[in-house]
Amino acid sequence: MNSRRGEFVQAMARHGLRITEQRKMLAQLFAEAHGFLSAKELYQRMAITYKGLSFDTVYRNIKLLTELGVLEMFQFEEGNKFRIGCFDHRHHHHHMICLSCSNVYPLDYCPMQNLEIPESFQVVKHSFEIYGYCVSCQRDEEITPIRSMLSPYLKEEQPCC
Amino acid sequence: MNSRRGEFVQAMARHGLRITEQRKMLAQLFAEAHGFLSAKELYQRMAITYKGLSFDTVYRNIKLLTELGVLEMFQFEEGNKFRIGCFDHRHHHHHMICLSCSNVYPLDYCPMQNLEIPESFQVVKHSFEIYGYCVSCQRDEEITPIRSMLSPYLKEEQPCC
DNA sequence: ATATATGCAAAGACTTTGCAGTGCG
DNA sequence: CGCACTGCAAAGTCTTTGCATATAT
Repeated sequence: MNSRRGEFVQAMARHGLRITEQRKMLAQLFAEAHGFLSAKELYQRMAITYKGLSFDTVYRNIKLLTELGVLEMFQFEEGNKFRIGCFDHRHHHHHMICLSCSNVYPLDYCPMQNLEIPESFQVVKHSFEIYGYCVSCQRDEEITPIRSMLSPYLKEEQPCC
Repeated sequence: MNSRRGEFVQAMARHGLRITEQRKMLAQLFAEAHGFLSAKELYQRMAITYKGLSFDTVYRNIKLLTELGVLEMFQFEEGNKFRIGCFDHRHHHHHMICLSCSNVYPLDYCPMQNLEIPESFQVVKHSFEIYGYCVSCQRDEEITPIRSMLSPYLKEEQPCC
């Protein structure tokens, strides 16, 4: 997974950002991360190898990288989390998010395609996310009440981007 | 719209809550509100008529009422906002939310209906929201890029619940 | 009467900001 | 070498908590 790290560094360079030690570490962490990372998690992991790291550096960077589109922010109930963005890379799609490992799986289906022209409402954006448990985190306790129908839109169950 | 206030008060009573001055005011504000209200907005409006109101009373109540299902919380980019819940009342549905006035319109369409059984992913919940501008808030500047198709799922454009 | 709700004050979590010094390009 | 980036410290925002008092039932 070192190519992801490289892509991340290149993306930062492309935006004219300086490649500092702290940013290299961010790239490393996001490259090897499977799911989302919170600011706190990032700080804690970076602080292990980098003594004297400050919290605001992490915040400033993830905020900047999110604005540039290198990172993608997601609002969980527990707070904001981040991952490598997958906006431009491929076509428009949505996500299935594992509530346990926070892995993200792509879903090649957009609910907006099935809907008809609204005269009344001027659509700007939309959100569609499915939450549950992926194969490895499957739990017996909670059986899915809604038997939803996803298979044709799932390539194979592999983490997104 | 005083029936909404009455329903709200009754809902609180049904849950065994005491009907205090502060809670009556909350009922009033939510009854006459068109869109979502933030904790701050609630506090400010309540503080006008009720001197000596404390912030934590508002927080404690909206948190409690959200847990009881009387209120519904929504995560906006600007922060959490609340409105009278519309869970049990009617059937499952989704929302179109006006980015300007934060009015909410019901959408009788659920993207989960079109999807097929996933062996792999155990669905627990899902989210689907459309953001834009309602008729009264329509803006010329931003023309909707995606010409989405909503009309058959819109009863008429009237605020939800 | 008594358990619940409130006000006050304080703390806690998360995020942002100003400034002086460091280091990338 | 200059400008962008960092660390430090402080403040700002939103939310929660403990405790004594007030109040709904």
